[in-house]
Amino acid sequence: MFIGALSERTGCHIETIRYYERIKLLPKPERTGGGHRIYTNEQMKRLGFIRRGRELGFSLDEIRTLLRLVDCKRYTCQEVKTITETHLEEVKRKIADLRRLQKTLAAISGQCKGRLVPDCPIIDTLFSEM
Amino acid sequence: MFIGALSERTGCHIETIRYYERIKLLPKPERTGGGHRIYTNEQMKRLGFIRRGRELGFSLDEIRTLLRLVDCKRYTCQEVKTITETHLEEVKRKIADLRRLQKTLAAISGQCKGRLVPDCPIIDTLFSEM
DNA sequence: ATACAACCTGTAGTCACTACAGATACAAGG
DNA sequence: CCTTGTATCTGTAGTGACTACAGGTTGTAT
Repeated sequence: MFIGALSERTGCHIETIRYYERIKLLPKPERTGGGHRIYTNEQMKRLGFIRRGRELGFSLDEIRTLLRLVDCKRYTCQEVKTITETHLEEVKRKIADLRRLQKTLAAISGQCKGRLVPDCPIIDTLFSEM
Repeated sequence: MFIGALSERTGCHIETIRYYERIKLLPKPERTGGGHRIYTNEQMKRLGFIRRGRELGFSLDEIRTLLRLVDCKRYTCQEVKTITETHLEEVKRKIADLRRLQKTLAAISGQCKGRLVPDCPIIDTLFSEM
């Protein structure tokens, strides 16, 4: 399978696949005589792992760690769970941050009547203390 | 006021202040004979505006637009409100995304018993379809 | 006069890609 | 075999919003 086919099957851009190879998340694939990359199903599975990890918001470094555990074949479920839960905590923190943001934005936006005069509570808020 | 004092008073790193100048969010300040930047209260106010905008999650580009409206002194409240509400929508979208993420992570983490065997539902999930 | 902190410029690094330019390879049709 | 056109190649630079550093200069107090 060439890189274009892999890209279509995984939904991962070609440039991104090459990028993952460059940063050693994906192993160097075989090449044709002319230099085109040839991928196996094994490598497609690995790329799928990476993409699904990304969809769950894991950083590439976290994914690298997970893959290393898998590669070593001596990972423990506990190690994996710890990474996941740490990540989950961070997601929760981000949600809390954004909800506070949402409240503030809704509040200042609500104060604003949208009139055509240069006298705006939003600008005022930004210029004064919060 | 030198850059260090400005940094302390606004809680903005020195490098960041110079960065804002470089990208023309802050005007070039006066200098001493030796080349040290000298800031006025006016500029401190402007930096405060930027920082508070950032705390509300506005991009530097959005802040640049807001500042241009302010600088022109012919902004309308409506323009400001539109930028704010667009941003608010994006914040809401991000919250929704993260909550879906949180659910999934909690689910797969919950399935994992954290035992010391190399047979982990989290890894399985990442290797199979979602 | 000296010490030393604060400041200067310029460059490169971060994360996770994305976008290009310019060259080469592959596959199909004639 | 030759042409055409798409796919792929490498390498570099750009994104956003900073951050970090090296190596040099200035301000200020003693």
